[in-house]
Amino acid sequence: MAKRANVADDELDARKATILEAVVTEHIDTAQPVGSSSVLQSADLGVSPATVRAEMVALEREGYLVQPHTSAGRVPTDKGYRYFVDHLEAGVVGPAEQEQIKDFFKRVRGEVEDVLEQTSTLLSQLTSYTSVVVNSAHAHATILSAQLVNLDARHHLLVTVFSDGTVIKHSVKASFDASHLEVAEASKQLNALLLGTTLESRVQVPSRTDHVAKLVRESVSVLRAEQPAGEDEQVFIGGSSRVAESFDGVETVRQVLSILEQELLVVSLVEDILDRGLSVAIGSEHGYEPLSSCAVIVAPVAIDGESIGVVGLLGPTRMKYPEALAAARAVSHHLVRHFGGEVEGE
Amino acid sequence: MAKRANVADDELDARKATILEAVVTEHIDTAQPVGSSSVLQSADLGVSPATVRAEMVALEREGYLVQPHTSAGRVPTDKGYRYFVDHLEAGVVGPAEQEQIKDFFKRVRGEVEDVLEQTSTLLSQLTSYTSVVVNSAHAHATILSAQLVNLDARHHLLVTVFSDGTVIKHSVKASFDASHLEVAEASKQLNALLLGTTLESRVQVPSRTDHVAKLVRESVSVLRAEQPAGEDEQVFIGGSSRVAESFDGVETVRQVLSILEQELLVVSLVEDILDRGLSVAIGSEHGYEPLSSCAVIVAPVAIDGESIGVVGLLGPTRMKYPEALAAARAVSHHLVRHFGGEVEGE
DNA sequence: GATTAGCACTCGGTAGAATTGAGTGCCAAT
DNA sequence: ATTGGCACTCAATTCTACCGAGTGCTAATC
Repeated sequence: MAKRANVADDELDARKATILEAVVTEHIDTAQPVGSSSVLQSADLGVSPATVRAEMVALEREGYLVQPHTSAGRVPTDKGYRYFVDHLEAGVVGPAEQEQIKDFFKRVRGEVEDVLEQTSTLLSQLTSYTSVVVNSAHAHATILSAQLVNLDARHHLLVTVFSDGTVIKHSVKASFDASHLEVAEASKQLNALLLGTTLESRVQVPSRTDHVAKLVRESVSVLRAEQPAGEDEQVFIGGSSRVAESFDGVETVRQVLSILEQELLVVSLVEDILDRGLSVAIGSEHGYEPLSSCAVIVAPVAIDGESIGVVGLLGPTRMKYPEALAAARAVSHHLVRHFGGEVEGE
Repeated sequence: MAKRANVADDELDARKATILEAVVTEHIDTAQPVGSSSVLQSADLGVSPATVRAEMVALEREGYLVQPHTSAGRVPTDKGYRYFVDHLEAGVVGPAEQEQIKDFFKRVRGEVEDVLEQTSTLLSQLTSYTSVVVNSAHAHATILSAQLVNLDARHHLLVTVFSDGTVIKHSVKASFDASHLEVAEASKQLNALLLGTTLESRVQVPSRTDHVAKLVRESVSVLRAEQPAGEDEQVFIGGSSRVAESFDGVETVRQVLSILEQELLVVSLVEDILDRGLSVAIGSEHGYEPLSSCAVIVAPVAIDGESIGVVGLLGPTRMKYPEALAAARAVSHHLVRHFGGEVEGE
């Protein structure tokens, strides 16, 4: 609740900070502009409203607050929120939520994808915001198995299993009819060829021109084609209906939803925030104008310093930062335990 | 545009039908209650407003129309819409859309899942409604390959390839440490055991108690566990942001979105409509109250009488039925060609 | 010099009254 | 059976008044 003054270029004196904090908290709570008197109710500075007003004028001049119109209270700007979150003491998740999370991870079963999908729903329920869970690229995962299965004479399926448990399939179309035997042989060679390699490593493909070699070559090239776009991340979005609660303008809702539909965009948004070393991006801080009334919280999911994914939350700029941050972190933490524990220990 | 009178228990005389049709069309267009005069503008019966009013009173008594309040025009009831769609001549998709669809299917590449995902987006763009594409259960698909890959000593991955190109993975956890050789042997046995069977057929599992047999048994049982819930359908939802355009109440939007989040529910909704032999379900016709202001259009995707999926559209009850129906059917048709052609011919 | 009490002022929001007008229902005439 | 005519209804719109939360300013105070 109190804020620590770490030395930075622009730092507010204690009273201004308290006032700003009060305005932010109050506005998050009520969605209404906050006046000098309500500030005094929540934060007991031994001061008169007039003084608070003077301070608020200053805060407005410095860009932390705005007035929707003359004779209204103040509303935080993005900068105001930013100051607020930067000076936030680490929040904690309530005991009930704590319990819910534990319970969830105790009960949850099934494949990674299912777990993440459900995790996303959990996070959304915990916070009542829309949640995003990204399963990061497995670029460094090694190939445990590569198998070519033929569907019919010319259509085959390359099924690749990675060390992180991912399974990927690729259609391989041949320009000739291959016999079962040829496909089986190609499958065997592929497996030998790719075993232990990653998508990044170079492999020596046979240059012969027989059917088997052709199949092998075609398969490898299809597999390689994976790389370019950030296509290999999986995204799970939970509670998109929360968008309708978080924003009032129908048009805003539409825009936000429409962005959530583009998974690639969501991934890059979230990873961009992480890359910039942030845990929250407020309003215009992420580059997407349609999201200018949104805040995005991210928490990396990393095992041994290796990022395996991201969990995120998307809400209005006036979202409940302490709780949401805490929830995201807690869930991220449990994910690490869940998967870290599963792969190494147990 | 004109409606055919097929003999049914309740059938309207020509004039009532024309009036009803005019009201529906007009209201779909304007979202406003329709009065007697606007009816006369769009449908030129050689009659005075008073007569139309009298007819509308009758239509209201029979449950096809309602007045939002005295002294307002009429709005169609679900029954009104129902009559409208039942007497609809098959619509056609515009040439531009026709082109767009053709173009799409010419360009589209990649795995079934990707194609369906994109198809869903296409359909949504074509109609400006939210679209649903369901990839039906592959219960009868035979197993082409089953392979056990070990991740570590106790964790294995059962990768099953079906004749329809589906690949499914299952985690198999053992209570003992298995050697690579044992896993490889189990994999070989599994493949032999399951090859050519379906998820429904019974197989003879070994009753021995050695590691290999245990692995095989465990794997088979994990695979069998698939069956119960309708879990094995895949759902692709496109243009969920359209929901925000289609309904005005924020609460309605939230409810609809919240239903779309539950994929299982969407599947059963859509399949239920199909099972009842309908192509449109209006308002209360499908059992879900939260969707009472929605209409759902469905079109089966079937190859040789065998259903391989469903495409659907979800919009407000006052949706553009002719266009939407036509679009859904056209897309379904192209899907059949696309996959039918790919698997059998070519 | 900072603080504050006091006060005039602004302006969104609400409430009520008046008005409008689209659309009805009914009835007597055709 | 149809229709012109007419009185009536009621949501929506506009206008007015006004309230009150909240401000900014200034002159007095600590």
